[in-house]
Amino acid sequence: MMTIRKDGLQTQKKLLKVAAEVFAEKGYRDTTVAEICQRSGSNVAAINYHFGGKDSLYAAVWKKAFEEALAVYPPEGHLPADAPPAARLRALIHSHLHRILDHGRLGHAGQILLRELSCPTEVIHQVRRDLISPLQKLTRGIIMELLGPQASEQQIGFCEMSVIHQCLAIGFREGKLPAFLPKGRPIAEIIDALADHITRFSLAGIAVVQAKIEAGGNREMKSQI
Amino acid sequence: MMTIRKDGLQTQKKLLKVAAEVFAEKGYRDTTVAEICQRSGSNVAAINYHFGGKDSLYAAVWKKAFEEALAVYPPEGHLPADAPPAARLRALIHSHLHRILDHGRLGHAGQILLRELSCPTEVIHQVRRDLISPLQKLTRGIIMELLGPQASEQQIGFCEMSVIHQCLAIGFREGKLPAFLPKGRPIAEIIDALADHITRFSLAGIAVVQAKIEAGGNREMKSQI
Amino acid sequence: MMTIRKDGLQTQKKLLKVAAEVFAEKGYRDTTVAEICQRSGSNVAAINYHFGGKDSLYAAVWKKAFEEALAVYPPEGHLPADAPPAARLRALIHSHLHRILDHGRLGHAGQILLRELSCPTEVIHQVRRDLISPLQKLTRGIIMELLGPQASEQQIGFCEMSVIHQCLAIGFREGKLPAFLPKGRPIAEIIDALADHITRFSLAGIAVVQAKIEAGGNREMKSQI
Amino acid sequence: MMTIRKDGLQTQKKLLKVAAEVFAEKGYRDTTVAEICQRSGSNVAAINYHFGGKDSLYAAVWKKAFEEALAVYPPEGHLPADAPPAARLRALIHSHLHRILDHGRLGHAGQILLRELSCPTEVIHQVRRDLISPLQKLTRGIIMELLGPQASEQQIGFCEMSVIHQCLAIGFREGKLPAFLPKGRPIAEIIDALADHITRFSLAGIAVVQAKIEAGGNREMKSQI
DNA sequence: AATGAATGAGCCTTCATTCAT
DNA sequence: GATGAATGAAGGCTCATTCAT
Repeated sequence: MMTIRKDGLQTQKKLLKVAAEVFAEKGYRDTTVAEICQRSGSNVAAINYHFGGKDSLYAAVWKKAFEEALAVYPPEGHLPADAPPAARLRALIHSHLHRILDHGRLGHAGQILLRELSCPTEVIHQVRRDLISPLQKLTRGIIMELLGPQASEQQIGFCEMSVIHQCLAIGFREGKLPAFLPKGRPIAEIIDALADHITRFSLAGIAVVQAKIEAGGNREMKSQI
Repeated sequence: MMTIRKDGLQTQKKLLKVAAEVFAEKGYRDTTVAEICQRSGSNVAAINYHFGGKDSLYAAVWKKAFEEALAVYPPEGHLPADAPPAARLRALIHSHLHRILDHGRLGHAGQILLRELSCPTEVIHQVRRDLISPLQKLTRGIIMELLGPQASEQQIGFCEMSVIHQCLAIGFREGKLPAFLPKGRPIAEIIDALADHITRFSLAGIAVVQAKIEAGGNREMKSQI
Repeated sequence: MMTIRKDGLQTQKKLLKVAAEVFAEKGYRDTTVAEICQRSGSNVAAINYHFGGKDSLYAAVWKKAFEEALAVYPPEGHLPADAPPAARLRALIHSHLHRILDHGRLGHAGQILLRELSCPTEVIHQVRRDLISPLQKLTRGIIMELLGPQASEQQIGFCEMSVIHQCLAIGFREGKLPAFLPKGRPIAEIIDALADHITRFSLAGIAVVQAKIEAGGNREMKSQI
Repeated sequence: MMTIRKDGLQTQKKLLKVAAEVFAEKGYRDTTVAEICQRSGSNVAAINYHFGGKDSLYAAVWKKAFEEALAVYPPEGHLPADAPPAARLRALIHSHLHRILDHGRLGHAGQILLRELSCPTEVIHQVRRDLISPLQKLTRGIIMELLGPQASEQQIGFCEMSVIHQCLAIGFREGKLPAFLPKGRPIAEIIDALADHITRFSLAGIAVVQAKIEAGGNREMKSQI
């Protein structure tokens, strides 16, 4: 049977793109290689041929999605490294939200990331460490700056959690935005408003923790460790 | 094979309990009825006999888990309805965390809930609405009290999100607690510490939003709603 | 649990009645004991308890249906044994049709019979012989009378087939009567009309075979046997 | 296990052939895909791959069997359209019988057809209409010619039934020919003899109905139609 | 390089039957 | 006598993967 000999690289790219969509839509387990191939106009064997298997394809999709997300929205925006920590926190949050909500430009990085966080797949554990940890480190650094050198590990950890979780959990409802957000506005505007809120909210939270530290009462649970 | 002919209700309970564990551990898709039955010491057909199928079992597990969680940890603890909103917020957060983290007593309500939020299953959509909405309403009420009557829908929504997401996303990593938390302490103590932090952090965040409202600057994006 | 202790015999009868309905409706294989028991208001184990198994129940249903059919519509009606053969043929045909078409009074003898003829079940082979053979013998006898002593085995067989098949195949369409029959008339009237036609048609057919015999040409295929 | 990678079409054909045999032998419900695949030397998944499921395979088998039957034995044989109706009736009957009895050449068209008529399967209802109706129309046309323009709907219908039922019911006993037929003769010869009988028998039957019409007594049940 | 036919392990479900009560 | 919980064999189907071409 005569078949059109595509570029090979093109097939691979198409596969990767479609796979990102389907994985994001249905999750790893509910996605079938058959569907990906069909939607890509490829053969059922294409995935095994090009990627070696469903697992590897998933890893590839994930890696690519995350890297792209980082490329388009660098963790601290385009701020100079010596910008004030509050500004850098805002940039970080802003970039987080973009990754999670801006599907149009990023494929489905955010959704896949979110899914991974709550339903981790065996295959991805390593990738996860490699890519997420740096981000956490950045956040942590900024928070440490804000809390000052007296902060305990636990206090830093708590604040880090508070900030990151506010960003991550946004994507919970399959990308459907909460009802109280204005419909029909460009996504960038919504992200801006969200980032403003989370930054303001978090800075206040961090400030109150820091105030407590300054007050000298920093001994909570410490004696118990 | 020797089998004890139990009361039937006992088998059903065992099945429900084991199913909760396995579903929480592996998610709906990766859970096999075979494993549940095996771990329960029942026959493969037991699930279909008692529940009608994997789907219905899942729904049953979910419902039970959530109801139990609510029963053991009522949303506002045991506070009187006229307690100050800050105290009620603390109780609410505390109860949330209990539901999510206290596996020992609750089966796996928290994990299952969390999984559902990020990887929703068809079967569960209705239950989801029935059980989660009331909780959101409570949270919302408290936040409205704290922000005052001037607060916009959006401001209320944002604060609600900040609070709830800090609680929900805790359970992300399959129940493994973050490294910075002291190991070996009773879970109740850890939950207390977490609840303290989230409450303090959130009250500060809410306060800063409320301050902004009082300052009269409450016009953000309002014209567009 | 308190249960109403029925007569035992009553349960058995109900079971037999319902089973006849379901078997006739769905056939042996597609009928489940569960459905029969449910429709009978009995326990799943009732069939095994009262009849020993699905097989035996089926046999019992069949036997009863056929016997009832014979009781209500004796093969040759109520004609004296020395009535002219044409009249006895008419009575035979009439009784056949009744058994097959008159569901109201006979349970579903006809449908079950028909099903058995085309989709024979292992269990029933013996019963089949015991009950159907006598009927065939009767038909055969009448036809032999009509054809005269010169008739060959084959000619008798052919005519017998022609007559019986016209009656049996009536029930093909799940009891739905052909469109050309008048709707809304009592079934007895329709059966009368059908019996009239088949009798007239068959007598003519038999006559022409008999004429051929008389003409002396009775050697067809005989040399080949 | 060594497997020959055939053309795919070959496997499909084999599957279709074997399926026809098994379905004819055991009926839809009692046939297992496992058996079909085993007998075909294929994998259990082959049926789903090539046909989509047991249902579709059954439909395919049925369609093919019937079409082949029609192709090999055209309804009116190879008679010119203006042949006398008696000759065309004979050809029609002859072709019917061939379809039902000649397993060797036709797969199992006849048996499957017969089974369908008495134990209709959901899947097949449409196909049934498409393929059987034309045949009935042909038969009807010939009978109308023979009866003349005065014949009532009911008279036509009755005669049609008589003719067709004599042919169809032949196949009742799983293809085992009645005992009175000569054993060991080629099937074609037997079919010829049967066709001769049924034609002669039916022409006589039709003639007597037609005589009744001519005699002017054509009023039976007419007022009720 | 790429295809699509073929595979087999595994899953959920159905169902007649058994058994303790 | 009668129940309903429990069983296990079997069936149809899905799906990632392999293999010959």
